[in-house]
Amino acid sequence: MNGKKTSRVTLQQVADHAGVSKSTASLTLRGHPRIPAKTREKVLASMKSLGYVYDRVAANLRSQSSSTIGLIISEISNPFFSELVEGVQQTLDKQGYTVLLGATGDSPTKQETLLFMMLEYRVGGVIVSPVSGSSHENLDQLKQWGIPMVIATREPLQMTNYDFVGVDNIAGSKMAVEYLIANGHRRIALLGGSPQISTWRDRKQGYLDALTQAGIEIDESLVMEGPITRKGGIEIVERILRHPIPPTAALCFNDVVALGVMKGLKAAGMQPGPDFSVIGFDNISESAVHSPELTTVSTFPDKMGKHAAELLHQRIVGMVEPPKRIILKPELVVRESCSSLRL
Amino acid sequence: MNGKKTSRVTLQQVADHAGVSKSTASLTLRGHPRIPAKTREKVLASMKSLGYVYDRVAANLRSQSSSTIGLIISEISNPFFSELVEGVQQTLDKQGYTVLLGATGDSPTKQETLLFMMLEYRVGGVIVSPVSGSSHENLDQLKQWGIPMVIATREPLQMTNYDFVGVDNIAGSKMAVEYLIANGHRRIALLGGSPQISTWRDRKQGYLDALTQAGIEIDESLVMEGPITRKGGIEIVERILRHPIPPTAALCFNDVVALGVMKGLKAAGMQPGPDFSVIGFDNISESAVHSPELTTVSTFPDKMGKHAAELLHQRIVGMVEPPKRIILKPELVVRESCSSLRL
DNA sequence: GTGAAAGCGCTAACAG
DNA sequence: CTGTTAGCGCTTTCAC
Repeated sequence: MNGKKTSRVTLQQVADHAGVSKSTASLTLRGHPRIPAKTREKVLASMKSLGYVYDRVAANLRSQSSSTIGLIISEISNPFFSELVEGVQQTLDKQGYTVLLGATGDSPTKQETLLFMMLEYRVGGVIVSPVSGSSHENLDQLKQWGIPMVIATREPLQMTNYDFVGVDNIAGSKMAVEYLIANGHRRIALLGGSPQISTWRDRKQGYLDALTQAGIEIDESLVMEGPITRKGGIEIVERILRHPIPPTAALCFNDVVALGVMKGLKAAGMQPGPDFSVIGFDNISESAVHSPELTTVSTFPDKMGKHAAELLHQRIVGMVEPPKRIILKPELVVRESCSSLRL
Repeated sequence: MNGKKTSRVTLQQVADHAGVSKSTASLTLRGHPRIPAKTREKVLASMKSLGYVYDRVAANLRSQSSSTIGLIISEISNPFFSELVEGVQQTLDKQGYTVLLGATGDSPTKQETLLFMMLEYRVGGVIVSPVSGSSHENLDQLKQWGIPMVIATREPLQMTNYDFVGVDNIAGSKMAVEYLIANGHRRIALLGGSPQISTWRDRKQGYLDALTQAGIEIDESLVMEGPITRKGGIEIVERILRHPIPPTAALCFNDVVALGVMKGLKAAGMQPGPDFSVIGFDNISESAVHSPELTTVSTFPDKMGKHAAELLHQRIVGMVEPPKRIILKPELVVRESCSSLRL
């Protein structure tokens, strides 16, 4: 698993070539103010002519610091996460960090392994979107080592002493359901996901709140759990149609499920929108181009990534303040997949 | 940009605690066969009780090796690339490497910066999907330092002395166009992309080959370049419709463009499939669930990632063989977005 | 301002 | 089999 040896130009060689000492060369390298222009140029010239490349690994070791950060998500090819990764990347990049990426595939064991590996790599901090239902033991371990960490998206139970970036899922699903109610729907389903996921619990809460507030009786049989995949969405349609008193609209756990649901509806000869209203969650870029276009709740994964990165940076440079929580305000994006209930 | 100092348990401390020397501890750590079980257990127990964490950075420095590899792509949130990343990740992961991810956003400067940064991090190797139109100078530099590198997806001009993983773009677009021809189409457009991209040139070649072979005269006005985005696809529809003798079908540079084109067609009141056949390229997962489902040419990004990772691994562990080229065979996936030309 | 020396945490020779 | 010694390439006191 290890790479082969490579011989590099060392700082010592640069120093020799420039006729100065290693320390002077080192200071020059990092732009120390007290190095006179003349010396600096000499060193810089030597560096260039020898083809010197800075060895960050050695530097980090010696200075006991780190310029890499770890990013742990569950799946890269899920658009929600890839947009999150992009947000993190772009922000951290500006700040001179490099990111070590890891994907858990939603396996707690894998998450543990990754966390540990990040530790071994001396990362300066970690951004993690915890696997569904992961306890805090796992994460606490990192904290114990003094590694700054910010949790993104999902929040394990009882984890108030971490920085957290998320979205107000309760408000988001509430506004979605309120919109459906305002359009005449009374029997509204909640599709996909499961209670292990913190965001699911919140979204269910918002769903219940909206219904209760509108004086609509809760029918638990309309809350249908299922895998968070397109396939899960497709399959759940059957259950909807088999229901003794079928719903006329649904809020889906996320866009991926919603896209599946729409596909399932079409397969059953129904038209998403006119025949059955569906709302998604996240507003992944695909939602806008799908047909019909998906009505959804924006959760701004890229912004979440950006905020997570900024928070982590602050923590790394030493703010010892209490944990911060950044909760983004979701937005309802109304598109074609919803319509008023025909009476 | 640097992380704060953390104090860790060192191998020395473990050794002291176990009553052995540093070297014995080190050997134990890595499962050296000649360490008796008794000593090993003692050391392992000490490691556990002190909470020792291996410092890969220090180890890599000392052994002049590396267990990280760099992965450079243009954009993470492009499904094609995120699937590629996933393939690389999963494979390299098994082999004990950790990946340093970088996104160029298709900027040559950024690519150069990233390549250089990877160097500074002492990566054991690099997988790169070069920015469109990048010359080889940039990449040659890495090679000069003896860093194994494999090129994925796109291949800069005259780069035969690198490992390369790609797909047979010529064959892919040829089979797509042949399919359209077999369905009665004669005026077939090629939409999106531009000549700087090696894959575009190849796809155009296949397009021309198929037409020529069928005895259809080439009409260069049907080759319409444009940005490789959904928006680019949407906008290109106007140009199609304004054409004096409009095409009846199109091969798009990739699925993203094709999705845009279909959207544009619908906006213009046309039904993709019956009114205008469209074929994409890549077969990103979205293509299968879109409606209408997109006919496309599979290029298997995840497999490309897997092969690239394996190739890189081989090169890192020291095969000094001549550069290998792995060219995957594309597959045409026929779905709803195509139909026979009504005569 | 610049150099000499020490050392980050680990591995690799070489003794014993 | 295990300990001793010497660095990997860099940063960091502390003298000069």
